[in-house]
Parts: sequence; C-alpha cells; structure tokens
Amino acid sequence: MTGPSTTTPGRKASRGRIDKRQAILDAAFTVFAREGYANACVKEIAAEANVAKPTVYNHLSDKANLFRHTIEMAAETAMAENLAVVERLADPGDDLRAALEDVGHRLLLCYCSDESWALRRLLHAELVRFPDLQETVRGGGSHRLTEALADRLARLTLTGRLRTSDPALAAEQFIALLTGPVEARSGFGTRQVPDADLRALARAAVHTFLQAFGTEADFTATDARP
Amino acid sequence: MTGPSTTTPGRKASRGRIDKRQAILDAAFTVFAREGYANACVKEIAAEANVAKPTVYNHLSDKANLFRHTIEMAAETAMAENLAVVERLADPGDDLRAALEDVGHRLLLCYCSDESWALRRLLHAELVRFPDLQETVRGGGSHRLTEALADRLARLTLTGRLRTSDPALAAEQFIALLTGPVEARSGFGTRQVPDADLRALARAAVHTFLQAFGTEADFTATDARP
Amino acid sequence: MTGPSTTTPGRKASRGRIDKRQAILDAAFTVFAREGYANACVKEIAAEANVAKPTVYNHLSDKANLFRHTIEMAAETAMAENLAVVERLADPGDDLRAALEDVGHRLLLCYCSDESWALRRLLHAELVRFPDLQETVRGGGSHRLTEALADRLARLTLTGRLRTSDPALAAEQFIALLTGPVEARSGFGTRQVPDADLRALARAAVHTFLQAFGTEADFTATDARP
Amino acid sequence: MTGPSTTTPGRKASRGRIDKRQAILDAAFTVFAREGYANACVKEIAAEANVAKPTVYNHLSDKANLFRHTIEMAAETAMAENLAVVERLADPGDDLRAALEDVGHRLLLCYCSDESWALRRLLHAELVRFPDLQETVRGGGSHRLTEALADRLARLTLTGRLRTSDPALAAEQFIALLTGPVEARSGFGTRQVPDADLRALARAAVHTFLQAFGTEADFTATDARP
DNA sequence: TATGAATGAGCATTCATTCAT
DNA sequence: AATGAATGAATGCTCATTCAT
Repeated sequence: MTGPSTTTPGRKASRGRIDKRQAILDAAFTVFAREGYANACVKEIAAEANVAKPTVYNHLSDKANLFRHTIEMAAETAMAENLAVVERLADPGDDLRAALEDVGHRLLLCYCSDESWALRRLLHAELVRFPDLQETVRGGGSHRLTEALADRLARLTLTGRLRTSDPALAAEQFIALLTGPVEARSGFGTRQVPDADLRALARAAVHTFLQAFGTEADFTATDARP
Repeated sequence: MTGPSTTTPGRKASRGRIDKRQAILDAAFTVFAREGYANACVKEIAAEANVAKPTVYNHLSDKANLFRHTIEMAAETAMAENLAVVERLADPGDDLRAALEDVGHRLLLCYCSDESWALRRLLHAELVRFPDLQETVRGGGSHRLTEALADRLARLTLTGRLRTSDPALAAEQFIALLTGPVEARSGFGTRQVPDADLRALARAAVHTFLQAFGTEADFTATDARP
Repeated sequence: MTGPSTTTPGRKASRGRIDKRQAILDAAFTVFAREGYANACVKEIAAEANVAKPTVYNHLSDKANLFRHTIEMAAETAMAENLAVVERLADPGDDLRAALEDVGHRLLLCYCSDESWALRRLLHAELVRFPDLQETVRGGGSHRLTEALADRLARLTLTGRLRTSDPALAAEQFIALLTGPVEARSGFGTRQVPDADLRALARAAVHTFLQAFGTEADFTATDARP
Repeated sequence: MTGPSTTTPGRKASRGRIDKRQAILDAAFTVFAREGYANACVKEIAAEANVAKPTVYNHLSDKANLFRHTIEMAAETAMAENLAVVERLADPGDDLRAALEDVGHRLLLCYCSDESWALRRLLHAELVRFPDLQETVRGGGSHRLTEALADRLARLTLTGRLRTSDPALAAEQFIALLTGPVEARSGFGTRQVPDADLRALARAAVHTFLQAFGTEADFTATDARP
C-alpha cells in the first residue's frame, strides 16, 4: 500500500525498476532463509517485497532463477565483508598476534551473522539440486577468502614475521581452526554465541596457529599480555 | 534403542514388522538424502520401501516424525563409526604421529561418505524447522565425538606423549584441522575426494596439531619420514 | 455428498472405481463440449462428476490424457450408432429408395445429435494440438463408416439393385450428399434442424445418389410416391 | 469496408495506423490459427506483429474483439477467392464438364489452403462461444457461395445446358460432393492432399453431379475424353 | 496389519488487462 | 499514439493425510 515509489517521485521511472528488483531479491533472501527453498512460496516472497506475484516473475522469471540470483547476491555481500576483514592484515602493526586475533574475531563475527548462517544452510541444502551454484561458491566463495588470506600470510612470511612453507595450506588451517569449533558451539547456527566466546575462540585459534607457523617474536610479545 | 537387534519371542510376526519399519527408515534416508525434506514425498519413500503409503503412516505417523527417526538412525550409525575410529587411539603404538594420521585418515573417510554428507546436508538444512533435532545432534552428535577424542588426548597427555592443557579444545581443533579443509576441496560434498588427497589432508592436519600439542619425541620420530 | 455410491452399497468396492472413472469421462465430455479443451478446467469437470479434483488425476493422470480418453469414448459411441444404422441396408426390402432414405434420415439424426456436433467441434479444433487423435479418427472414425457403407453398396450392386463401379467412392459421395447440406442449414450445429427438414435432406440426397448409381427399378418405384 | 485500400489525405500518419492495425490482424490470424483462441495469448500476437501489448488493446480493445475482427477478415478474404472462382462459370465455353471440373478443382484448392482449414477450425471450435460469428458466417460465408453458384447453375439451366429443378439444392450438392470426400482424405486438414488427388476428386464430383443434373450433351462430350 | 481410493489444501506459473509515462 | 511495468484472477498439478476394506 505504501510502496517505496511514493517517496521519491522524481526518480521513480529510472530507479523504480532497480529498487523493485532489489526489494524482491532482499525479500527472497529473507524468506528462503526462514523457510528453505522448497518450503518458501513465491506468494510470500512477493508479499514481503510489497509486490504482486507476477512482478516477481517479470523480474526473475523462475523460482529457481530467483533462488540463484538471491544466493549469488548474498554470497557476494558476505564475501566482500570477509575480504575487507582479511585486508586488515596488510598492515598488522607491531603485535602480530593481536592483529591476527582481531582479524579472527572479526571473521567470526561475519561467520556468525544470521545472514551467513542462512546462506551456508541454503547452500548446503540445495547444492545438490542446483549444481551451477557450485560455480558461485567456487569462484566467488570460500576459495577467494583463503586465497586472499594466503596472500597476506605469504607477505608476512616474506617480511619474516611468520614461517609458512605453504601459505595456502596455512590459510586453510587458520580458517578451519577459527570456524570449526564455532559450528558445534552455536548449535549449527541456531544459538547465538556471546561475543566474549568468539574472542576466546579467536585467541585459541591464533594460539595454535602461531604455535605452528609463528616466530620467536610472537611468543615473547605475548608473554606481556594477560 | 529400537534397533533391529532386539530379540522378540514371536519371531515371525515381530520380525516382519521390524523389518518393514527398518525398510521404511532406510528408504526414507535414501529419498530424503536425494531430494531434501520438503521435496521428498511419502509416496516415493513408500515405493522405495516396497510398501503402501498408509503403511508408512501406520509405522511412523507423520512425515515429520519419519524424518526425525530417519535422521536419528543415520546419526547413530555415523557416530558409531566415528567413535570406533577414535577408540584406536587407546593403543597408539610407538609412532604417535603415525597413529594420529591413521585415525585422521579414517575419520575423513567417514566424514566423506555419501551418507555423512547427506546427513550433514539434511541437518544443516532442516535444523531450523526441526528444533528438537538439536538434541539429537547435541547428545549423540559431534559433541560425543570431541568428548571421546578429548578423553584419548587427555590420556596421551597423562602418559607424556602430548602436551594439551585443555584436551577438549585440542580435540575440537584436531577435528577442525582435519575436516575444515575438506569442505572446500570436495565442493561441499558434491565431488569425490581421492583417497591420496585425504591422506595428505590428514598428514597436514596432524603436522600442525603436533606442532601445537606434540612433544619433542614426535618430531624426532618424524624426521626420519619422507 | 449425493454420490452414486450410496445407492448400491453392496457392489461399491468393485464397481465404485469403474463407475467413478466413467462418471469422470462423462463429465469431461459434457464440460469439454461446453467449453472447449483449453477453456475447460479440471476443477469444473471434477465438480460435474461429483469427485474431488485429485481423483480425476488419479484416474486419468493428465488433462490431455483425460481429453484423449474422453474423445475416444465419444467417438466409439457415435461410431457404433452410425454402424448400426448402416447395417440396416443388409436387408433393404423391396423399396430400395425408401430403405436408403430411411438410412439417410437415421444417419442425419445421429449426425445432428448434440454429442455428435460437440465431438466434431472438439476434433476439428484440437486435432492440430493432439496429433495422435488422428489415429482415433482414422481407425475408428469416418473411415469405418464409409467402409461399412461401401460394403453394403457393393452387395447391392452384386444383387443388381445398384450400379456402382467404385463402391467406396459411392459411399463417400452418399455421405457427402447427406451431411454436406446440413452443415450450413444447422449453422454449424448451433441451430436445431427440424426433423421434417432432415427427412427432406435425406430424400434429396438419395434422389441425386440414385440418379448416379441407381437402376431403372428405383425410378419406376419412386414414380408412385408424392 | 475498412480495408487498407481506403486512400487518406494525411498519408504518412494515417497509413501508419492502418498498417499497424492490419499487421496486428495478420499476426492475430497467424497465432490464432496455430494455437486456437483460448491458447493464443495477446503477448504472442503483439510480438508477432512487432507491437507492444497495449497497442493491441488500443486498436482492438479486447481479445474477443480482436478475434472477431480477425475471423471476419479471414472469412472475407476466403469468400472473395471462392466467389471469383465460381464467376468463371459465367462463360463455361463449349465443354461444360471441363468447365465444372476446372471450377471444382479451383474450389478445392481454395478449400485446402492452410488459411481455409485454419479458419474453419477456428469457426467450428469457437462458434459456440462467439454466437455473433454466426452472422459473419451466415451473411458472408458459405451461404454466399452456394447462392452465387446457384445463380450460375440457374443460368446454365436456362440456356439448356443443365437440368436443375432447384438450383439452390443443386449448388449445395455440388459443393457437398466436392468437399465432403476431401475432409477424410486430408485427415481433417492435417495432411496435404496432392494436386492430382484434388483433380480426381473434382472429376468424380462433377461426374456424379452431371449424372443427376446434366443433359445428353454432357455425356457425348465426355465419351471422347480419356 | 496392509492397502487402494479419495480428498482438502496449497503452489508455481500464466494471462488478460490497466496505469503512468 | 505507443509502451514498460504491474497486477488480480485463474489453472494445472502435487502432496500429506485419512477412510473403508
């Protein structure tokens, strides 16, 4: 009834379409996340987006297509956040351990957001029935994150602050140490994990990581910390 | 608890029932794994079990109930295999690293079986809509595995073969180092990972694990290996 | 609520299915005849048959399939009537002209029944989209009628009561002379043609037919008639 | 009356409109012929006419209205061709039989064109749901053809070349003898009938027709032919 | 106990039609 | 005059579930 088009009459024609498409995709993510692919019904998505059902079909042709675009959008968003966090390692400052713990903590915050859990759930659930989503996940997904992290770790190794013979492996294991324990702790995403716990998990992950890939300096620096 | 092993006096009649119930659960797992919960239809499950549709309802009352029992059964099976593998650490032999790598490799084999992937997919997908499955997962799921592993690691620490201040954490991280990298490598379970790769992944995980929690002995022993 | 099953409880189980299937087919013919294939909706057919919609699908799987069976049934019925009429020429009696006129008149009665018009309309309309209906029409349709008529005409030629060098052609032309004029006269089946007109049309058709294929005897016999 | 032949002063603008309207009607006939009335969708017609959907509504207000005008146009065209053929009997030349056969053959060519079959199919199918089309068919349809033919036959009777006591009946029967057999032969318009067969059908029809309505002269003339 | 048959509810998709531009 | 966008109303079809046997 009170669509977003009434607010800005001047740019309705040009932006109205784009806004509506985006509204549909957002609504679709909300509903898919809540109900799963098969259970979600287009009618509900349309209602959530304040559009009529056929409008959804006009913009995205199919329920399957709608799903694909929704997932791609969500994956892109999530990945952008992750990459921004990893980029912080470009300038880690004096205390590498602290920097890694900070990055770890921020990555966990991303990992534990409702959207991230929903996205992973949908991917896990539907990857079998949407084989082309593997492309999305492969090219724009976890691979890119470990790549970026591996880049950072390689640079840190070159400057003598880490000792990683295989940065890609180190990156994979860093992510694994970080996110692995959170899975069970959060009840597969159904319980909220307190921020203090996330910090502790990051610290523990970094501790083990540095034990394997750190230098002497990392440990002397840590000794001063509580 | 309700496994087919319970011996009943009136053999013929009771076995018939039990067999049929088991056939239904097996068929249900097959179909749920292939189609997902919402997409799977009871008719298809009945067909797969060579039973008429109402028979499914006679035995398991509901589609939701059928799902719950199916998942519980599959989780129990998977967990039993995992625990059996971990128990091998009770007598690790001389070469602890080799023992850990062997256990790691076997755990990965369990983790990568079609049934395991299907089970995890179904859990991830439907945990939101079946909150009581968290109990199943909590009590009989990954928790039990890390507990059992933590027990072994604690004993190994007591005998001086490891240095784990927090065995539960070490266990979590061992599992994480092991299974984390396989996720991406297997395309979330859609691609088969060659056995050689699994061995390599286990070796890498154990390497990092021992770096953090091993003793001097582990490394001298390893130096002789390729 | 007032289904036909309540009338005869004793044979409900065995006949119930058959009766229901037949009821569906009858209802389908009624609705298809009234609305055309594309316009007819299954819901309406189900209502007309006093069944639930899925029952229609249980018995006939598809709307298209339902249509095919409906048409086949109607074609069979119509053809049986036509063939019974033609068989009357096996024993034409003394007055061949009268016999032909009688048969012609009866054929026109068949031809002008609501069911016949509806069947022809549906066939004409949907033959393009249901190519396999040509089989139905070919094998069990108009071909069989002209064949049967040709048989009769051949026998009458053998007994010297007609002069047809090509009985199949003669049969085709007899039917054409009979039904051709009725098409326009009845407004393509939208108007009822009075029985007197049908008689007149039959007489005219037979007159021309005998002019071409009759013997001397047919004309002397006719001279006495009004 | 509203054909594209009406010359208008403001050429460019008016012609554009007229052309567009005609394009829409042509496209509509194509699509209706292919899909049937209910199956045809306005979107497809608009696409076929290279016009936007609302343009169709601007010009022809309704799907039903569009259909009516389309049918009328097609009927007019078809009728014009038929009448032109019949007019050839105005000057039959010496050999009446040859003239009738030629006219019969040409009528069959008209009758068997794709457009004619499509038109008849659409009429048969939708006459029930578009009662006002009966007017079109009555006034401008088959009636006019038999009228025109009856006129010719009457004149030929006056000049002693035929013996028709009821020219209207003779005309009806001529058409019936001609078109009746072609119906089955062409699989209700789904198969193409070879031209040789059409000639043979015309010859057979004329043969029977002349048997009933011809004079001595027609037969002596024929004896010389193969 | 096991089953063939029947049903009420729901969903993806399409289409004729109308605004605002 | 012509169009892109949006919608209300239907429609074919499926599915979980229940009787009656």
